Amino acid sequence: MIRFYNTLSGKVEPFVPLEPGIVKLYTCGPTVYDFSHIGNWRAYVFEDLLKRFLLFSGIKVSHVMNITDVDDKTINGAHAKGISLEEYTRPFIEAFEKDRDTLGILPADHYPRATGHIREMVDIIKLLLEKGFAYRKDGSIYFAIDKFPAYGRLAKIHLEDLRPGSRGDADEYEKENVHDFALWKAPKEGEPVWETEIGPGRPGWHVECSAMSSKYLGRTFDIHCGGVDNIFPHHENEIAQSEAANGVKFVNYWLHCHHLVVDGEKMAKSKGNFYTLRDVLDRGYDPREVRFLLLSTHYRKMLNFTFDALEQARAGRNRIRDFSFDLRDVKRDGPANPEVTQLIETARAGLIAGLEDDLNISESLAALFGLIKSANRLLAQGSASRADAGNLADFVAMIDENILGINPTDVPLRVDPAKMRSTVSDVAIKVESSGDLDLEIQKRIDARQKARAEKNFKMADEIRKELLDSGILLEDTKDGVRWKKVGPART
RNA sequence: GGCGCGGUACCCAAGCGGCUAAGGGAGAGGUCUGCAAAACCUUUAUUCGUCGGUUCGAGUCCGACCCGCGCCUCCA
Repeated sequence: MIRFYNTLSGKVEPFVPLEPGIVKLYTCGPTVYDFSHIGNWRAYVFEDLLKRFLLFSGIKVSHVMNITDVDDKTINGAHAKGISLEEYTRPFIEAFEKDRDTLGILPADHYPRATGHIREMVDIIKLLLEKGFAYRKDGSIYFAIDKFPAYGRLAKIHLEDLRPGSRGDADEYEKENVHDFALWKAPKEGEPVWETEIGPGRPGWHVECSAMSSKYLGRTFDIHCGGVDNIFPHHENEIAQSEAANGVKFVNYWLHCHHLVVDGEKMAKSKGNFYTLRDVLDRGYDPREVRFLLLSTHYRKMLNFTFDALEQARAGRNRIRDFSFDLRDVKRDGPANPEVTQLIETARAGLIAGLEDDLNISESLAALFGLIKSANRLLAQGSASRADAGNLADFVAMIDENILGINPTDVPLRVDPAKMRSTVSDVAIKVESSGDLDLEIQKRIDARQKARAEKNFKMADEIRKELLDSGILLEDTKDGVRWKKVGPART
């Protein structure tokens, strides 16, 4: 039984999809006025975990993520550069897609863009005008929230408790009620304009999600995700628009992930603690280490991003990685040890139990680490055969491919050390290529082995150091030397 | 002011009424090793922000208080 915390009810509830075996999922995507920062990625990684777990549970997922490519920021950005909105947003959309892949996030089925769905938005606005939920004022159209009694239910906000906006409406549009929000904004100097049935102008921010979600997922769908900061007003407004227009419930389950802060403080460019994914990778971290960090704190808990935490994530991921790696060295023949089989089943059950409980990843990881510890013990005392090692490796790989996505078997390293400073996804480990680099490393290892055999430990250590400096760590085992990639030392 | 979140070992982090308080990192000692590394073994919370209360029994429920943080129309 899968259970999720539903913001709407404020409780953990059993999850029951509208249609058995299929989940319709809408997740708030990026506003493409800049590179996504690690806080955005925290949300996307959480959503990826959610989606992967649903898929793993045998449920089909129909996933839609919007791309907001028209709003105040994109308009201002394009205007400042003197280029079109499309020209301005394109590189950020491309960067988003690249970074998403770098982090091992499964792509959604649809990435509808706001600018491509003006017609659908207009349709909703027309409906709202007809039904009396919206009104025109000076060329703009607003949603009248006092016409929608359920307003505030998601955010648990009562209108009378809201502080009147003291800083006023930046756009200087006139509204009947300060809490009303724009569905359609009147044409303005320097802004893109669409000529539509409801008049010229451009869409407000919230309406795109109502329009695009209903187009791709239907008027009522299962899960809507986003960051906690979207609860109010964005998601509250979406509910109002959609339910007022369609007359049916909009979303059954609202899942919101908490913020990521940096060094205990909210990220802000002015504080100098603002990081994009690229900023972090530039420091020499593997994207999957970043993913592991973002993944390993429960989504409803604030995540404090620090480089120390990233180091810890690296170490934790390395433990899984080293375990996978060690399994390759098991040479003993023989039948599978029932004890190992049992350990795997226990771990599987623990992993699933954790995720079923509102994506309690800590419990799941504890189950995985528990398996690693127990299996290592059996391995060390020679009670596990090659068959066991194979089963263990398969299990870890299966869990990683389906759930974690941290790619623990990225070893052996085939990465050009120079590329480790790269800013983009070229950093991603290319596992089965670069035979030349392999050969080069093997030659150095052979040279070191020769030196060791001659008791020339000085030279042996020099070669080891030299390889380490280029990201190759050597380990001497009973069965010979093995090597693996390590991240550059922390700077 | 309204709504909400968090305070568990050196760090991160589960547990949310009942066996000896998961797990990861870091540290210490040991095994292995030419030395490292990895792995294994041992070890690190009579205690869960503080003070009261409920209970046979409380990090776990209730109340008050002290810290830290978020949202209240830019924001994942």
